[in-house]
Amino acid sequence: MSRTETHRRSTRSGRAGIRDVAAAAGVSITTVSDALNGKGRLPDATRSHVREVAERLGYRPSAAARTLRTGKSGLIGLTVTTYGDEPFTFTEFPYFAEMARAATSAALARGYALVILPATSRHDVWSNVALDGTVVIDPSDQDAVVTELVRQGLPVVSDGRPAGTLPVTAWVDNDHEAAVLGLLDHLADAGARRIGLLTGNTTDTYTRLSTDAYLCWCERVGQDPVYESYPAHDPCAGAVAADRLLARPDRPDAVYGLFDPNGTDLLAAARRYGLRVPEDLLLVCCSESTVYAATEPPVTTLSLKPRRIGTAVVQLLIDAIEGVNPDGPVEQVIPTELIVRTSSQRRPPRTKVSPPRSPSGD
Amino acid sequence: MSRTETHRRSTRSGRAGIRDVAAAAGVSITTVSDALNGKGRLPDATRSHVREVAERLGYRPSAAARTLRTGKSGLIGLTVTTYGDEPFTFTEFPYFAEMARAATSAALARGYALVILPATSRHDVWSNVALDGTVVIDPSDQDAVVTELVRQGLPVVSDGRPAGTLPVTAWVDNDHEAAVLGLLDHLADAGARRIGLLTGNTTDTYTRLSTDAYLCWCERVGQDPVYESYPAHDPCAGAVAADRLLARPDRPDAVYGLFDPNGTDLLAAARRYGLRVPEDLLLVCCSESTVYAATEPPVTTLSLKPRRIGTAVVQLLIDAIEGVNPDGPVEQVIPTELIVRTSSQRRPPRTKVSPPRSPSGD
DNA sequence: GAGCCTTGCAGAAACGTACCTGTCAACGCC
DNA sequence: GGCGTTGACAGGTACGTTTCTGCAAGGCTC
Repeated sequence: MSRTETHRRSTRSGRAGIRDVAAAAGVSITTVSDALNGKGRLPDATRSHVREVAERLGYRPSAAARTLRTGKSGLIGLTVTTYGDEPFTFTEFPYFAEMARAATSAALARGYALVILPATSRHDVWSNVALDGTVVIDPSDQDAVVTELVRQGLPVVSDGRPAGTLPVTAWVDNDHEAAVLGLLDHLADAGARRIGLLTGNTTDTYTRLSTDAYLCWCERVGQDPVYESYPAHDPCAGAVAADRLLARPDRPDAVYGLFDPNGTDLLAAARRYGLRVPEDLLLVCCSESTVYAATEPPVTTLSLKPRRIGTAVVQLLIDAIEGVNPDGPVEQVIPTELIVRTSSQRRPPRTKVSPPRSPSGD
Repeated sequence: MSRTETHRRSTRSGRAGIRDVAAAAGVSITTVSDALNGKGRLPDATRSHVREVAERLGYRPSAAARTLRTGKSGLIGLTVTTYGDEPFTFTEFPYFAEMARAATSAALARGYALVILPATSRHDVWSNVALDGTVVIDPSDQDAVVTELVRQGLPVVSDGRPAGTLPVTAWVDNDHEAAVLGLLDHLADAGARRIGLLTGNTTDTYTRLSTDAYLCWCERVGQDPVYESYPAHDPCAGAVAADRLLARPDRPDAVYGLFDPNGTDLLAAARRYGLRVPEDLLLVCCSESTVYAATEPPVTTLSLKPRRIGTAVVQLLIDAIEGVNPDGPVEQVIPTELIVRTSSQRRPPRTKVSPPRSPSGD
């Protein structure tokens, strides 16, 4: 052993390698690998002996070497498309945060970890990490990141149905159209005569589908659409737009806010105009935040169930990575939940003269 | 080339490797590596030729192989200590979310990516990913994760000063004592006679330091401490505790809420008891949420500046990874910011008979 | 006892990169 | 013309695993 030093000692790199364990246990490298990974045909005595020696040496297998050899890293990319300057907005809305949390938990349960990556397609950052697959939240129309990843043969699962011909492996989404229609019906049932919409001017699928559903509903019931949109990346613009909406001559008597902070903004705007909620103004907001349970009054919210979505996305992705035939379809629709609170309920209906959906001029 | 097939063609693994680029460009592997990494002594002609061929083949270097060879993965772990069952709570409070976002951005700017990992010390998940270092949010007293990582020789930087003898490489924190004292003074200046505290019963350093500062302040001004604590992992417990606090016989005329959702809970509780804010009850809450700007009334908040903390933590960690001598100290204190809103201001002070800090029995 | 299967393990070839150590030509210089 | 120098590249090894293949010994059947 003192000859050509063909067996490197652990003194070299500091950390003990599989060779050191093999030498210390008096077995071959193969045996160590098999013993620790539960493979091969080894008697329990050898297996436990090797494990004990490995434990004693504090052996930790090199993730890089394993990844290189097996081609699997156990890492999943997580990306959310952004619109502003900041590379990451995944904390902007509780929706993203909750979804990311659920995804992380689900991945962990199956032995994977999540890597947060920017939505830009800069090779230098994306190719610097060995990914087994990627979760993309709200991919844009011709998402460069998705295209690149798919070209590399990596599975990509998106939160939000892909627009156009985006070649994702699978996707999960809500039925936004049904959610909006149901919610508008709910407001109409509560006595709303003219329902307004507050929305960001982003071009993502969620916004488009929801807005379309609103317009469609308006046409069906014969109401003129009354909505305000604002640049979603500007944190102050929402409050301004809420003000604008309530200042209109054709002021709505009910409003649906498409984005998370719209609820508090609308509440504040209503106070400024002396409008009582829900007596003068019915309110519903799409949000995952719990603050709406404690506002004055509590605000009805539409939950998109980000936890279920995050979990589903990761399950589909890992199934694709591991080649498991998904038992369900690769397109999964998660139901939404309308959490009805005071802001959308009128105890004594103000008017019962006509069914709420009938067009009645003013 | 048809002999022993010693040059594997790219048809093998699907993706083009550095060998394929070398063959296509008619140069050696070394030359390709040098050309792409900007090393070696190569004429610009060769360099650009190699780059062009690599681009044409869609060559992406294998992150796993590079990591194995260089020992650097460009990955940074991110962990937040949790108390409940869920493995991840990083989205629970806007603080964590904002901090994580800032950390991710800062890491990206220096060519690193963040991996979200659980605070459990299960080897199988931690050793499955090659990390260059780790950010730990709120490490516990004898944090097993930190100990293990340091034992492996990895740099660890914590958000929150380490308790006991925890061997972190560096840490970043606020001066919680100064923040609480300043805020209590602010409330006293606004006319508070008896300031209460609402807090979770967690054992982390933030809670302990803040509570200690509160008790210390009480002693200094001669006020009996009046506080309620509740299990922080229970999402409903906060509202109950807020109710309890305002139902006490020695009801405070000002309250500081240590955790993020306390503000809305206290506001709701005050409404239930018919207390006007700020006339009957002054309110301050430690929070990063923007909803407090639009509540009725707007609530004064203490911001811990999570963005600055997240950025600082990552800078310190990457400095340690790259062996840069940090120009600043390895212990960095970030100032807090008190965002004063209506809830802690009394326009016409109700009483001016005695200086606010004087002990006055009842 | 020859063939065959099973058990228990060892050898060695990859995985794809980075980098150290040459080699070879050209060049200037005395 | 010998010699150091420099530019421009090629060869080969190592990073630490996993896993395919091989091989010897023992037990079984006929």
